[in-house]
Amino acid sequence: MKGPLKIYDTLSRETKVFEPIHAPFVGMYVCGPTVYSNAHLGNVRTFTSFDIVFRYLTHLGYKVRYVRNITDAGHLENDADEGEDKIGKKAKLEKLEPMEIVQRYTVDFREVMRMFNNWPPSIEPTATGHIIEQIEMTKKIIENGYAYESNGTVYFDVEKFSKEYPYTELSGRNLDELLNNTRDLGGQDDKKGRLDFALWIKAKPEHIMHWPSPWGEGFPGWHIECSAMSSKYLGNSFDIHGGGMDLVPTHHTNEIAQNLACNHEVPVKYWIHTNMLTVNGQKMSKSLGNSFLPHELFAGTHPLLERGYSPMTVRFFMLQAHYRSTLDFSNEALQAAEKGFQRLMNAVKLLPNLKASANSDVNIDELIDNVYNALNDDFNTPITLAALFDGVRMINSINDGKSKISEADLVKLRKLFNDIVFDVLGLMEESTADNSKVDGLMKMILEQRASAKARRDFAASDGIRDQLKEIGIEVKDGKEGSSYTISN
RNA sequence: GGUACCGUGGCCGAGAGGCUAGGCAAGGCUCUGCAAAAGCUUCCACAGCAGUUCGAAUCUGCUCGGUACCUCCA
Repeated sequence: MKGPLKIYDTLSRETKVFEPIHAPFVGMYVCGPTVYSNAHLGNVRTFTSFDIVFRYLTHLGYKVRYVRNITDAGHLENDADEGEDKIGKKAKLEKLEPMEIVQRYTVDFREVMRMFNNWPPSIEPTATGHIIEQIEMTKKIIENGYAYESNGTVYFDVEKFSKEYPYTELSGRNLDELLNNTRDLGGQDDKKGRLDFALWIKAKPEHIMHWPSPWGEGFPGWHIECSAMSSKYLGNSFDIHGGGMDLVPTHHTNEIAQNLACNHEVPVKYWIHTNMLTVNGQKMSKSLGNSFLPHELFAGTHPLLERGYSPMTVRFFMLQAHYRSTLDFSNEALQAAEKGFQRLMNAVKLLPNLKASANSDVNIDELIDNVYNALNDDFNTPITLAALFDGVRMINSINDGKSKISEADLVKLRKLFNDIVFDVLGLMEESTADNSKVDGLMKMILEQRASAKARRDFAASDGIRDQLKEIGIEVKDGKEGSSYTISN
């Protein structure tokens, strides 16, 4: 029934059948955030995409070790290997200790991840917690002849490396053109080649964050942290490495180079890259100033938003697009997602109350196949949702007494929705206030209204309905009595 | 400037040589005291031009438009 899982690998540019190196274990590394500011929605999309990967692999029975780092040092303001560490810069600006900055935004990031119902990774290592590993790796790369020290800074020798390995394999760029198009070094640089990047950077006097090393006081380059931490926790060769597409040409290209230069082993079997979230067709990014913070989205306080949207609405919205496509953000699209999400969840709520019949006139097995085939096709969540909406139609139809379902099929249908909607897609019920007291209270009110209706006192019954609607509670009359939903 | 990618109905988005998702919105019908919900139904789109083919949204070429990367970014 369930075909094999296939994953699109950015390096080979092919969709490949997923075969873990050491089944049933799976190692997955995803480049996490640099914690110098709040996580915006574009970041959320990436990590939500990988959350689906993590959840689905787990659902399939794999024992997944998911490592997602926190970059709390070493990330420069630009890639020129000079200038300031992002964390240090922010710390000076806000007159705080660097670790205060790190703490603040790490806490914020985790909180955001939790709100969107992303599972925490198995390991969340920090760059500052792995300085020794990064120094060791740098030493080994120097020993192997692919890096050199120059005035307290260690550079990776791209030219030498590219003679033995395809440096641009991941990005698909032409090496010669890269060499000619990279901007000028500005003269004072110590590197030999213009593509060379820093593994270790000498700290200038004004630098707040620095550590001792064989090359003097300094701090690690950005790319080395992921190489050091991924190989430490997942081995020199592991299954999945992911990140945003914008990391392909530089960060991931350099990561592969570092790993190969250090271990001479191909580090990653499947490279997964997620596409960007756009706003009016433009990439959402901090530098363009068009990024939304999650709390602005929930409260609807951003100028581009007409009103607020809940985390699960946004999650559903993201799942409606494939992770390798750009997704354009708009009020209309979000409103559509909100309605669609409600429709899905309403059907899920009907599931426990459905009555089984002697036989079925709905094809549950086909539905199950459609759902799994979609997920197995490179985590195609839009198709998965489309299939689930076929299920929604079935559920509604059965609920209306227009279709029948056997006991055995009903068990399967409930399991499918439970597994996929909650476990794999990570959607969840968002009840604003319907705890048991409210529920009891509503039951009383609806009974009052029912008796008014029985007396054909429609003025009274409609009055109750209208008043409830005004405070955000919508009453619906069904065959089995009235129900209500609370909206925001 | 170089290199990639993309252009699908009112909107968001799948698909990837013939069977033409899904959600939202809009119209009609059924149900209903009225609503709402639900069900059924209508709306048959693939930037333009040329070509390959029995057949193209899907392949090829060109044109136009857009985006990303090359510089920090998920």
